[in-house]
Amino acid sequence: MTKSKISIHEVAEAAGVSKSTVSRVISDKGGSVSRRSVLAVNNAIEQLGYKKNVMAASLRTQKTYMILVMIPDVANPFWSEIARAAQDRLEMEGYSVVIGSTDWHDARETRYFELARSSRFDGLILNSVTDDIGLIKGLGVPAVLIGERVAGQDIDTVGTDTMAATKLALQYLYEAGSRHIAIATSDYGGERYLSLRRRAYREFLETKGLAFDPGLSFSVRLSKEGGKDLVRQFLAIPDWRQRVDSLFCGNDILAIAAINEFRRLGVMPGKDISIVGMDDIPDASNTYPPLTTVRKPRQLIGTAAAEILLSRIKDPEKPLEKRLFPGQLVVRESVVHKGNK
Amino acid sequence: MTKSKISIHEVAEAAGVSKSTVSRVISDKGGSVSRRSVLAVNNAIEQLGYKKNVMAASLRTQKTYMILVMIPDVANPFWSEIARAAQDRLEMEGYSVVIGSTDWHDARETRYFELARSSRFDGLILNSVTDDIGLIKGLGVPAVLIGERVAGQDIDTVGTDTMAATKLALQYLYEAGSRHIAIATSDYGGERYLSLRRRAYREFLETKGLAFDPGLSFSVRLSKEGGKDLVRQFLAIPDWRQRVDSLFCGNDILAIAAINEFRRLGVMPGKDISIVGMDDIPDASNTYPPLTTVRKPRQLIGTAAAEILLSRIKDPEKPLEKRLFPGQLVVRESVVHKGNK
DNA sequence: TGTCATTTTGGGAACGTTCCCTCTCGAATT
DNA sequence: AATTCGAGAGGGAACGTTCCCAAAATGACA
Repeated sequence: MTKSKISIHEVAEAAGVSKSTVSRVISDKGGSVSRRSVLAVNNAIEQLGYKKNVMAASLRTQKTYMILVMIPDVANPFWSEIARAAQDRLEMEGYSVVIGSTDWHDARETRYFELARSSRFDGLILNSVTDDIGLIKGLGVPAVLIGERVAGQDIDTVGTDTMAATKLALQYLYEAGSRHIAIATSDYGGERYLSLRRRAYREFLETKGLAFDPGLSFSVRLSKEGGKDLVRQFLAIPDWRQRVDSLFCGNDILAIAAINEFRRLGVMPGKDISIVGMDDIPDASNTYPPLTTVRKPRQLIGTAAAEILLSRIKDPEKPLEKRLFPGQLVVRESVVHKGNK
Repeated sequence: MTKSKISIHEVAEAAGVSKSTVSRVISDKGGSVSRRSVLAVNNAIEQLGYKKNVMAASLRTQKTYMILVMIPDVANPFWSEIARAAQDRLEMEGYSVVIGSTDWHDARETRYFELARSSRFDGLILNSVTDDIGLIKGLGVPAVLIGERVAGQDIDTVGTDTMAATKLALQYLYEAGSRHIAIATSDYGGERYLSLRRRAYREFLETKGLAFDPGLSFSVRLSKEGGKDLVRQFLAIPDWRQRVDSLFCGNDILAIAAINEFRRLGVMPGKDISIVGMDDIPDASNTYPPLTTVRKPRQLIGTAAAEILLSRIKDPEKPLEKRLFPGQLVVRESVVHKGNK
């Protein structure tokens, strides 16, 4: 059996050279070594089935060539596509990427932080549940954050311009003739400040000279369950057909759940009520009716995160980088057009 | 600045003990050490902000406490939920889990294999694209396979009893009055053997004394695109309304795509045609109409995989384990009931 | 107070690499 | 023919732990 025992020493012996020479051959740093030696070493490696122990190498070099992408929910295409894009880019540079799914659990996040701290990864791309920047910086590992909640902070960041994206959606509803727009989103970060979506909503109403109706502002979790909740609350509005004609949802998961729940209860989205989501996840085109939404450029975000991380690894002292991408309206069929009614 | 330099030595010095004692304290192996020493060491650790270098420890102990879960598509809820279940179980035992997404690419898979081989992980749970068992065993890392394609092979495996699950679906269609059942699935592994779903289909027809019509057997990719393809081919069957009344799809992604495409083309699933899927992914309940399908017990599969891996790590010599779970019919609204017509 | 068992401690080797430094040897230059 | 040079090779320290073993401290008991 070719069991674990083969180290650089055995190879050196078999090839008739020193372990230093073997090291030169296998670590492609290219210290000068003769053709003869290279051949002999490669031969011995083949023969013995030698496999480099990366742990030992990492101990010496402090490089692992592994990157951790830590996201809240791998099952959400929004996150998994960002991860995939980042992975593509990072693998081009010789890094391997693994994904950590926190499932929105603090405990899991902590666990991954612990992992990251112990010098197992050369870098970190993450969307943090807790957003404790101090903690992240304390890890001693180059890190790039995804999402703009922490835009003001002292760390590399890439995300979408959520406020602009929100206004894009609202503007579309407005142009379709809607004047009583409801909003449903989560209130991340407690009451300390309004969520960006909500802030954009307020600003938008003001710009258009529309009144703000607190009864049309829903705070729910951005999940399937949140969608059911939302519809229940929504339909409980007295006289809702008079009072509200459209609904902006904080993300597509929520919007899709709402669409399905509305339909189940006999209210037809795209006909009785307008719904717009945000993200443009793949399922957005599978609903009935298909969901009009604002696409976030997942590909770009992932790639950008990877690139920023790479340059940060190369130069830890380089100036902070923050990149925000615009959203893009994707028109489908979940919005009523009043003009054409 | 508390920069990297703090090792076990510094701690030892600060605590006035030897590095051996420090080691005893931090590696919770519990060699006997006095209360006084424990206190002194913990104090010093706190003071200096010492953080254990796991690489070094791993080098010595050959344990990394990391597990790689390698799956083909992290965006497919089927896989991500298995991963999550496995993660839950493994974390209970002190392991950390990272996910590798191969996206069905051989190159990525190879990359992860390389990673696994270099003793970075204590174990591996995977669904392999290539199913090269020799390769996997050659990694020298305990591994558990997911899926039953390789059931005959020399490696721990857990999966669903796909043939039984398929028959469950077919039986349901049969009971609903369907006598002309089409099947659409992928033909993994070339022509060497029929896919399990297809084999179950043939057996089922035989049992019921139904004729096999090659024109009702579709080979497509189990993806959204595959679904569009499928519907195109399906509707091209001359006189299809006479010739076929139901369609079994190899997985839910395919079935959902087919539902949407059928509806788009004016054929109403659950009314003009029966459709049954397989997996029961979350979106199966979001389609219009909601999809009747056979649920695969993702939770159980993930947990079982984790447990088998754990015991394999503990005892590399223990006998091979293979576990197959039954599927479960989930009735929704995508099947026509001929009796009640 | 001495003996013995038991707990606690420390020194050093080991894990498998990389890296620094020195040394050799043959070729090129003078 | 003597000197210089550079490519190639080897020896050993270092990375930061754990583990083995022997030594020292403690305490129980006679």
